[in-house]
Order: sequence, then structure tokens, then C-alpha cells
Amino acid sequence: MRPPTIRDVAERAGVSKSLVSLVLRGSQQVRPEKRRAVLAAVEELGYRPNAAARSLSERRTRTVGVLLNDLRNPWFVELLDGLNSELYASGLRTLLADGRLNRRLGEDLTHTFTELRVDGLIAVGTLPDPAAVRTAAARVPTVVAGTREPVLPNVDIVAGDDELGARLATEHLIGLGHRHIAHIAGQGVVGELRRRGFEAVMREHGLSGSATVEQGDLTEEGGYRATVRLLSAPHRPTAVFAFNDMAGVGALSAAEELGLRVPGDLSLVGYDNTYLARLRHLWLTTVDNAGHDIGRRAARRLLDRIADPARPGGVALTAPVLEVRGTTAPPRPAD
Amino acid sequence: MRPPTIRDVAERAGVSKSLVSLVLRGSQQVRPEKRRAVLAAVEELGYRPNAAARSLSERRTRTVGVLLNDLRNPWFVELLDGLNSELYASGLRTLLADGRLNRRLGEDLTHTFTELRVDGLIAVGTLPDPAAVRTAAARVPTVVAGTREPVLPNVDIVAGDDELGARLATEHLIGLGHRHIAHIAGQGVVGELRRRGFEAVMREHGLSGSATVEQGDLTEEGGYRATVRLLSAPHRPTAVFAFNDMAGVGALSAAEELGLRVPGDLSLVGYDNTYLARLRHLWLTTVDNAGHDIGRRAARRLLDRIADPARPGGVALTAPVLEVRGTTAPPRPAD
DNA sequence: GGAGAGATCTGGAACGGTCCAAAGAAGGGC
DNA sequence: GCCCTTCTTTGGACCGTTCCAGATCTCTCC
Repeated sequence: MRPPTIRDVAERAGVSKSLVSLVLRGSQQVRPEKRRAVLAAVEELGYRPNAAARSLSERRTRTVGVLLNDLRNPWFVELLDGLNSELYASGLRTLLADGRLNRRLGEDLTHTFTELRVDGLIAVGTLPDPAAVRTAAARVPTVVAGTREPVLPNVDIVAGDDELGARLATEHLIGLGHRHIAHIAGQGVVGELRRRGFEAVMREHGLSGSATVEQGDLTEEGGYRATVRLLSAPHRPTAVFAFNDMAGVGALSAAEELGLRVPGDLSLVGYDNTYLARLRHLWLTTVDNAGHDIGRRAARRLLDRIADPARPGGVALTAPVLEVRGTTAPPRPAD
Repeated sequence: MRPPTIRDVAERAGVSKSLVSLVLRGSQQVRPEKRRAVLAAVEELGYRPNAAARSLSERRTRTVGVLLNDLRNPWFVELLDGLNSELYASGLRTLLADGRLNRRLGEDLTHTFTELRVDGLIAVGTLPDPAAVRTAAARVPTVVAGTREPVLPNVDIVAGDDELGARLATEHLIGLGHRHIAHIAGQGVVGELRRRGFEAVMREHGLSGSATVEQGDLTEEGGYRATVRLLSAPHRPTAVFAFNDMAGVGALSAAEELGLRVPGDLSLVGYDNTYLARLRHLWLTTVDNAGHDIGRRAARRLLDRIADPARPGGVALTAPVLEVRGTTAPPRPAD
């Protein structure tokens, strides 16, 4: 009971397998009656082409591998959405691998992708093993999306302008009248860039002295802990700019627990404008990092790179936009 | 500049391609020195087997297709996680397709999977096009996870016991002393089952008269709207059991906006125990639906079905557990 | 009626693996 | 030294497509 092959179809339609192949690939050089005969046979047998055989022969898979850091991070999912839609429109399917899940395996996921001979590779976010991306990029057209590293010879980078985003958030808080502002920092290059933007703006306004940076991580828990530390310090900040929305929500909880009202006693800005920030009950002021757009641009870059693998790599930054919601306000006049 | 093939490796190692194949598949029948020579050649050439060629010849792909409803739903992601880990352990890789994204395409995703000749198929959640699952299931071993339909001849179903979960939530509220309880209903079979569980328990306690059902959907927005309607009615409920956590969070927002305190003035229960419910700032009492566990069980079912495609389909339900957090309390005595 | 030009159609060689039957090598017993 | 058995190794068929060179058909024109 094997699935029918192109030969079965040919036999049924009374033509050669080559003609079936022509029909299926939409050739114009086929007489209408033969075309109909072939299509009828396809229908009757329920024939489906075998993708493995096709890609073996064509030497390409029309498939792009996506190496993702963490599916639980809503921002990545949004990026993925943009990526998918653009790639799909170009007839490429997408193969997803979550690196977090298989962290132990390290390089293994790129191994899988190279064995599958994917036509391209997209690395989303900071990955556990940058070396794996390097070796993969030597074989397959590769684009890095949503982060700024690793920087590699023939690899494009598509990301948000994190430094600018951090500047927007900080300027907003200063504009409201805040002076003593804290930043909950993230990890990796992205964390570094956002911190740098924060510090630069504080410096420009002569507020370096009242700028605090507390290390957190990408989770709610990390944001919570960092905020507890910040708010128990002798001279507490009146505003907190968190590395991302998750950390921002953690900060919200900490403030509440310590009896501070947001935004009355404490202003709060997140980052990414995930659906978390849009939940009415949180309604977090945040920086919109345009995940969907970044995904689409990464896809287009990859298509260009597949067409011309040797083209020099470049960095494309998307400008983020501040999204003001309910967690920011001027500080208490008494302050 | 083609990637090296098994023949290149054979030539370099001074053996036949068959021997290379044997070494790579771990045969014990190879003399150690030859094995070493082959492995050295593999290393030097950077050889990677071609998955397409292999699956063409082996007539299987060691790949499972996962048809997902919506990656934005955290519960599905958790299920996926369980699925992945179990399948990976059995040497199967996972191919993910988000049906929501490609809704217009309808059956197209199962088409893709059948063309790829995946060894198995997992349909997660209520899918836009159940007919597509039916036709796919006729060709490929299939398991439905996280929902109760479609019921098909040779298809297993692995899901949470939604009716039981709803009963737990309702019993909890009644146990706290609530009498007038509302349910925000979801869509599809799952919505139906949870509503049924709610209504059954209310009836058993002679509270049918004070049970209200308001239609919502799976989103925060839907939960918000439904709750606004519920709370503006003349005889407002003292507790709300929402179809899922998202809707529960919407309800939380609505209550707050109308000046009701949770859980003081209104108790609230969600469903799924997603990370949303675990956010300290929300701290939602909810029903843990064991997504990870369901994923693993679905994977095991699929493995069994791949081994014996003709085995009769069955339904495996996981018992959910109530997770009491901060949004439920006894009603105001005055009530 | 035949040549020439297109339009259609076909056989067979890839593509890169797996697997099987059989060849070759090595060891054991007489 | 020879035959038999057990290990190792190998050539070649096959998996289901695509693609190319050439075969065959159909027309048109002289």
C-alpha cells in the first residue's frame, strides 16, 4: 500500500512520467487534453509529490530553518509571524527549532538543519551557542534577527535599535520630571545596548549621579527581585526602566507589594510591547520593537542572500517607537 | 563547491561507499582501522549526510508534523515543549506549522506535511479545518492533542479532562461560600465541556437558578467585555469562572475598572495555569491543565501508533488540578 | 509531396543515500 | 595445504523526482 508515485500517475494517464512532471510543474508546452488526463489521474489516485525525492533532484529544499531561543517569549513569536508570512509568500516553508528546549544538545540543531540542506537559516535572538551559528553560516545563507550578534562575514543582522529604544524610554521619564531613575538590565548584547542608551541619556541630562543600574534577567522573577533591591535602598528611584515587559511586570508586582502605587509613587517602562504590556490590567508603558516588521525584513534579507550568498553582510536596524500607557506619570511634587 | 557525498568520503578513506554507510549507521561488523579511516575522512571533509537522500531510500523521514492552532497561546507552547522532549528522545524531529498564521490556506499545511511524508502528525488544539485532519489521518498516523475533536477512526485523542477541571473550579467557589457564580464560556468542544462541568456542579448544589453563562472567546478582550456585561446586570455575581487565563485577566481588568476589588468583591478563577496566572501581579487562581504532561503523552501515543497504525483510536484524559492563588476568597458577608 | 520549424513528448541519467546478495579475506580443523 | 565457516567488504539495484537531449508529431510553405 505505498503511496502512488509519478509513474503510477503516468501509467494511468497513458503518458510518460516526464510529461506528468511537466504538467505538475505548470509547463505551458503541454497539450490541454493531456494535461487534463494527467490531472484527472492525479486526482483519482490521490497522488502527492514526494518532497524528499524532489529536493534530492532539485538540490534545494525550499525550506528555511529557524533557530529560536525561546518560544515562551512573546516577542519572538511575533517576529516569527512576520518571518513566516514573508517567506511563505516566496514559496519557502519554515522549520522551527527551539534552542532552549535542546540546550544540552548545543550545536545539534544546526546539524539537523545542515543535514536537511535547508536553503537558508535564521537565528532569532541570543542563542546559547554562537559558534554553532558560525559553522552553519559557512555552509548556508544565514541571517541573524532580533539581536546584534554574532557578527559574521557573510551574515546579515536585522534588529531593533536597542540603544535608541532605551533613549526614548529614558527621555520620556526625564521629560515627565523624573530625576532619580533606575534601569533593570538584561543579559547579552541586547542588554548591553539598552543599558548604554539609558546611561547616555542620563549623562546628557547631567543625571549620571542619580542613575542606578540593577542587574536582572529576562524573566518576571528577575525584574521582581531587582526592583525589591532598588526600592529597599536608602534613596529610592521614582522611575524604573526595565529591560523588557516581563521584567517590567515583575517590577510592577514588587512595587505593589511594597505599598507603592504605579504610576503615582513609581513610574515604570517596559520594552517590546508584547501582549503582556497591552493587557488592560497591566497597561504598561513600553517601547514597541516592531517584531513583526523585523521578521519580515529578516525574511527579505535572507531571500536576497539566498540569491547571492557572497554579498557582504550588513546591519539593518528598525527604529522603535515609545508606546505610552498607564504606568508612567510625573513624580510626586513632594519628591 | 557541492557538499561532499558519501562517495567522496569513501574515496578519501579508500573504501567503498557501502562501508561508509555501514560505519555511519554504527554497524559492529567493521574492522576498527577501517572505521577510524572513515571517521577521519568524514571529519576532514566536513561531511554531513543528506537527509532527503536518506529518507528517500529508507522511506521514512524521522519527522513528525505538528499542526498548531496559535503559538501565542502559552498553553500550546507548553504542550509543544512536552511533545518535543519526548519525540526527540525517540530520534524524531519535529516540524511546526502554525495554522492560525496560514488560516487562508486551510488544508495547505497538511498538504505540505503529506508531501514531506512525515512519519506522524499531531494536531494541537481546535484547528480551523477539521476536514483536513481527517484526510491527513487517512494517510499518516495521527494524534489529536489538547482538544476532544475531531473524533476519527484511527486517531488517538490526548487532552485534559475539561469537564472535571471546570467542576474543580466551580466546587472551589461554592466551597468558599459563593452562590451566584458566572461562567465566561469559550468556543468549540473545549468551551462546551467546561461550560457543562460548571453547569453540572451548580445544578448538583441546587444553584442552577443563580448560575449565569456569558459567551466570551479565548482572548483578554472577550473576557473583559463579558465581565463588563455580567457586572452591569441587576443581580451581579460574586464570582466568575473564566474559560481560560487570558479571559480571566480580562475579567480582572473589568472588575478593577468598575471599582470592584478582587478577591474582596469578586472572586475569579482562570484555566490552564499559564505563566500569565503565575505572574505575581495577577496571581490568578486557575486550573492546571498539565500541558507538558499532555504533550508527552501525545508523543507516546503517536509512537505507539507509528509502530501499529491500525490500532484502534482511544481517548486519554489527564486529570487537571486546581491551583489556588490570590483571586479567590469567601464572598462579602453582607452579600 | 517534402523540407523545415515548432510544438510536444519521451527515455535515461542524475541526485545521495540504504540494503541485499554475493565476493573476498581470515581463521579453524584435519 | 585444503575445505569450510565466519567475518568483512563490495557492486549494483532502488527510492521518486527533475532535467536534458533527442525523438516524434503537426503545420506551414513552396
